[in-house]
Amino acid sequence: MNTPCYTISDLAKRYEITTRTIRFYEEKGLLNPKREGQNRIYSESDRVRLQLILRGKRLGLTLEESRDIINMYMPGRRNEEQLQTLITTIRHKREQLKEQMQDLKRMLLDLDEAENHCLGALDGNHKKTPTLAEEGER
Amino acid sequence: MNTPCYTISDLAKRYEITTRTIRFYEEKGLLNPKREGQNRIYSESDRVRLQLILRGKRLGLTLEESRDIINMYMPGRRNEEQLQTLITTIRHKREQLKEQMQDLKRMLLDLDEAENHCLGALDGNHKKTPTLAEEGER
DNA sequence: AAGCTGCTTGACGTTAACGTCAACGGCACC
DNA sequence: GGTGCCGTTGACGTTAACGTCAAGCAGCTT
Repeated sequence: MNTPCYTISDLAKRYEITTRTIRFYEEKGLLNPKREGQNRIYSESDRVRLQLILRGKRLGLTLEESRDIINMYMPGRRNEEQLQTLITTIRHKREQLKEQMQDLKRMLLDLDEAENHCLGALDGNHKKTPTLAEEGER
Repeated sequence: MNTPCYTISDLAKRYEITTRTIRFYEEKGLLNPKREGQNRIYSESDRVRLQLILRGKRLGLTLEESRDIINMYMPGRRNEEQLQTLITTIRHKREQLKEQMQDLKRMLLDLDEAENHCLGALDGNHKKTPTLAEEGER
């Protein structure tokens, strides 16, 4: 199979970020592309890594968290103990993400409610939509 | 109905943040509690607002975004035009959140895959689990 | 050879979201 | 009436995640 390659500005345009940002991620150890002389040259897997970083950002992860998660995806040679702790880390992260999913669903419900209030107010309808206010914990 | 009240450190303890943080949110216009002499006194609805801010943070929102969203929940008197643009804003935000939900689901799937790789590697099983790598856009 | 374009490495600036520290006010209580 | 304990308002410090120059090299085109 042929493996496509990218320059730094290829990726910058594709993901609508600056080259500075990409180099910054490299500084922080999230990427390390090959070099062609002086210039950076990005492989397909580098591109995927970058994509994962950006997804992490959209979810509010720090770069360090993203780096850790990406390293989970890309195992490399590990011994049994390392694999065990990795699995623990993965499961922990999954729990966090599930809580985040709950937050997201709640916020979507709140938006539904807010929209209904607006719509109700618009056609003078006062069908006593159940009020937000008293939420439980979290 | 009786309305419970809170001091600033009540809320700080409850949500495991510092009082400085709470005052900072006030500076930024996300809260404005009543005063009892010099001291801040938080109502139940202030507490809910704070809770919403923290949920926003967990989802990676900026304080400004949280403030905007909270203002969507708490309508106040508006005219028809304001209500219309508010509805538009709500719907837009909902789309964003749905995209975030997709990101979240994908990351959970990736974690599943990563865990399976680990488990496979642990009992020497090489059942050719489908590789991550080639993701589509986003 | 001159000029343009793209890439490189520094070095310093910036913003959001707080942390930290100082100096003060009011109270309970011993 | 001192001594903690909360609470207050500044003012300044800090960290993450970049932005913004500046200066320079490499290749190509005219």
